[in-house]
Amino acid sequence: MKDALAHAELIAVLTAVTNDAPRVMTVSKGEALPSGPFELEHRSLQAGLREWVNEQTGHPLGYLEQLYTFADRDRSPQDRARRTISISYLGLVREQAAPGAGAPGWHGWYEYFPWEDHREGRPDALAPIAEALNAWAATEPSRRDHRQKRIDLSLGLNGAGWNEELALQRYELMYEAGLVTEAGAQGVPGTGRPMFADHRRMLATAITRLRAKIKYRPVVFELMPESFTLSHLQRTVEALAGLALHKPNFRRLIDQQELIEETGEMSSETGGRPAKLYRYRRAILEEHALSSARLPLSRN
Amino acid sequence: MKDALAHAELIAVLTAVTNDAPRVMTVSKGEALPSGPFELEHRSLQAGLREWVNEQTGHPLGYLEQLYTFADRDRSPQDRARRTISISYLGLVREQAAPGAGAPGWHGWYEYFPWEDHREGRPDALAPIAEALNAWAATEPSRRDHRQKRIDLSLGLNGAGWNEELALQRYELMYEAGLVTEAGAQGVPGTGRPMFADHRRMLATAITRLRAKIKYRPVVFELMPESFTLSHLQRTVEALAGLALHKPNFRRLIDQQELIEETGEMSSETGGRPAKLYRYRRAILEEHALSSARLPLSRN
DNA sequence: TCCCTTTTACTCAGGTTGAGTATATGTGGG
DNA sequence: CCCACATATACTCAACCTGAGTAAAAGGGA
Repeated sequence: MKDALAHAELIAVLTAVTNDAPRVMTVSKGEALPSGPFELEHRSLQAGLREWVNEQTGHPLGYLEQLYTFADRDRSPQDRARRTISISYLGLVREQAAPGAGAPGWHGWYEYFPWEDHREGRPDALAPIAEALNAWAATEPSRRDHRQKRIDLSLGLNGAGWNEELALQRYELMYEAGLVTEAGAQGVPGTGRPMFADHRRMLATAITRLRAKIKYRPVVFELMPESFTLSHLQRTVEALAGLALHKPNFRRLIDQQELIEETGEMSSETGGRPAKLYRYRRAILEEHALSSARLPLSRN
Repeated sequence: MKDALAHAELIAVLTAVTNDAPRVMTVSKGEALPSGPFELEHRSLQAGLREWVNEQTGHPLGYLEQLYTFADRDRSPQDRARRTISISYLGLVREQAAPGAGAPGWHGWYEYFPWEDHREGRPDALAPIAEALNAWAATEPSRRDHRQKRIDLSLGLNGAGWNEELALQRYELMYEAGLVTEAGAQGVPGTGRPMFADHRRMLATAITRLRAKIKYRPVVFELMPESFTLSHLQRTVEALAGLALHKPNFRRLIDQQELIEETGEMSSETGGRPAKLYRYRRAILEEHALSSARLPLSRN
């Protein structure tokens, strides 16, 4: 086995939901994800990441999951003499105490992916993107049909429905078509805010992973405060999925699974009938870490 | 960012199914997974792995998916001055032309995990394992309940059903309890054949990932020959899942999804009514790479 | 007091899933 | 030559799940 030394870097996609907006922790004014080197004294990759996130941000880090390991030569502006291996992690952080418009470092997912938020119907950003992609498909007649099918399925065109889990595929498609700034493009309108190197790709990976995961594992609760109302829980899920959910079905599913219990308290925040407060049944944690925790889909 | 150089190594879990037995490609007489260094000239991690698998084994490699990146200090016998980062991949290989009992290098999954094969009911290997785990749970009274719940859920004890997707969790549990040889134990009977370093953990990761994936993405076809019967397809899925499936329901689900089409040929291999031969509808590939491809569960 | 808003509760049709049973069509032995 | 045998294929049925809609309850404010 030949010697093959590489620079190892840990990248964190830390996510929280505040005021029904999913946010990601950033550095450099929102242009990059926080990262740090993997060092010799770290016990494991995960432990290494935990350490310096704790050190640098002080945020208690609940859930942590490995996302992906990248080392593509052509996607980051590194020197060619030495390779960098980037190991990315998805971390979930509890909502901070309502930091107004936005605490320094936290930015909304949908600044970077305006086309991913379908809570109020199809966003306007999708039209110019679809148009640009279609034009790209037409440039190469031999692959045209194949490309067109990918576009239609990814964006939910021509009879295909919108699938919120395809966030990464959509970004990769736009990258391939040269629509995003990271791919060297001019920046087609509506293609969102760019990030350093392939950090936006990692965020897209995180979004896709999380949107898939909330459907079968109770990870949402890592983002919720101690006690919450059912509507609050639903709005948090909707924020992550970028979809509006059917209220009665959401509630039915939640209490079928017996994941939460009433605290006895009530909340009377927004005008209307006061809502019961609930808490996550921590005692049941590992049990549900194994079994499922599905969520209702669609509506809109 | 401090300099943090590490040795980067690519590890492949190559899987094929031959004669209804899922196999993994190994080196060192079945004691290790094939691996190679990640080199400067590789375009990406995936490209690097493809290259040397092709070079060393000559096996055409269809599906390839990143599994996990490890760098645990306490789980591999490395020198402490320099770290090794192991990036593992799951690769699916088409069944080789019936290599009798076993071509050199290929070993059955269930040599390493005898307790994972439930096609003919609960394997005998589970009883001593459950016993040893229960004893381990009892050693620490404070964590006893917690541990017992984990054991029951993982092994399908005390009312919980067997969940084939928990292969990794079961192995990790046994590792934690010190039952497997890799954890420095004597080797409790029925705990399967050990492997070098944490290679068996990677195989367990691959099994878990693949067992989950076949339920919602048509990856099985990467393991099938050009044409096959429905029974053959079912037996392949059963081999991977380690479960017996309900035949009528399996067939119903398969043709509901229109993943395959008749070739027009028939097969009359085993005594009985000849079966129609089918082929996977490649044309539809990307379409189904996106949508779902569920499989029926249970039956025993 | 009445209207508005939000929570909570109930209903219903269609589809999916698990499970069982029956019929077709070959092979090979007597 | 025909009859068991083995497997493939087809059909049925009840329980459950899911999407979708409607109605009643409970506060706040004009």
